[in-house]
Amino acid sequence: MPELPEVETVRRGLVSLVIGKTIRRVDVLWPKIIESPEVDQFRNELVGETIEGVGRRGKYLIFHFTHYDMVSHLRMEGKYEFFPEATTLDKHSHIRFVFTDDSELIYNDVRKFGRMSLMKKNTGLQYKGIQQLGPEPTNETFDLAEFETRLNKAHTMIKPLLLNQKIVAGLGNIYVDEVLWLSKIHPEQPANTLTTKEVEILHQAIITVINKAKEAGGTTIRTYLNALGEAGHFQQELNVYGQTGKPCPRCGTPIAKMKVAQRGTHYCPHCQQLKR
DNA sequence: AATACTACCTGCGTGC
DNA sequence: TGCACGCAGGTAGTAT
Repeated sequence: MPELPEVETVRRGLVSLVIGKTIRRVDVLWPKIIESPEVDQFRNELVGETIEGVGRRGKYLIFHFTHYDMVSHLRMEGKYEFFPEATTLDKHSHIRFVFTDDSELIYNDVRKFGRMSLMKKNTGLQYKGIQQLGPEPTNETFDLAEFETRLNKAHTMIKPLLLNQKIVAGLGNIYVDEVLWLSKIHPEQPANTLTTKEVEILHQAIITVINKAKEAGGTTIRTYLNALGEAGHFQQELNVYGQTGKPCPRCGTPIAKMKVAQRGTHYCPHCQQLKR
């Protein structure tokens, strides 16, 4: 479930449910999810630790414990589920944090792509994947001039460039399609061929779409019971993603779908034309 | 250095 | 019903 708005929704859910909880035991059922340290050390170091806060950078969650930071990425299908009392694990539950009051936080991930790393306190932001991130897509942090410079230097198609988290953090397959539709830019348009005006529109569209999705609690596509952050309703506001064949809300032309850089890509063939 | 492709996993829908 | 194949909200590693 993870683009920036969904991860932010999960973060808020975690803040409301697990702040102040102290870990009694950690169970690791799929060791590959723990990047570092070694699984036994990961489990042992967390015993007795209290969750003091939960932050986010791009699509990464950062749990702030008494003596550690824990960086967690949900990748494609990772979910956190909170249970007030002891519960049974299902086949896709891979990590279980048991708290001293018998409540549990369970990490569930059908495809097992998610990753967690335990780091020294206050060093979560130094995690390699986080260090490489571009700015958060907000008015305060996302600089237009810098964005334009980066786009002007890139010869690649705009969609894969925006999916690369180094230019701006947080966009994924849904929001890139939505942003490009809003900006009337073809997903395969080479980045360095965009006009100054187009870059400006794109920059603002990124901020606007992410903000609206955050406010909506993200997009919920396939439904999962109990997962944190499943209250999202941005799916009602999608203009192109998953709307193949439906009329473009702007011009009525049927929304088309194609492959761009191996990813399913939705766009309006009339509003978003490839230019040269 | 920038860009392209693939591996990592499982489940679901489609078509034969 | 069985099976092969393509597809799914992401990223890191490898190759060019």
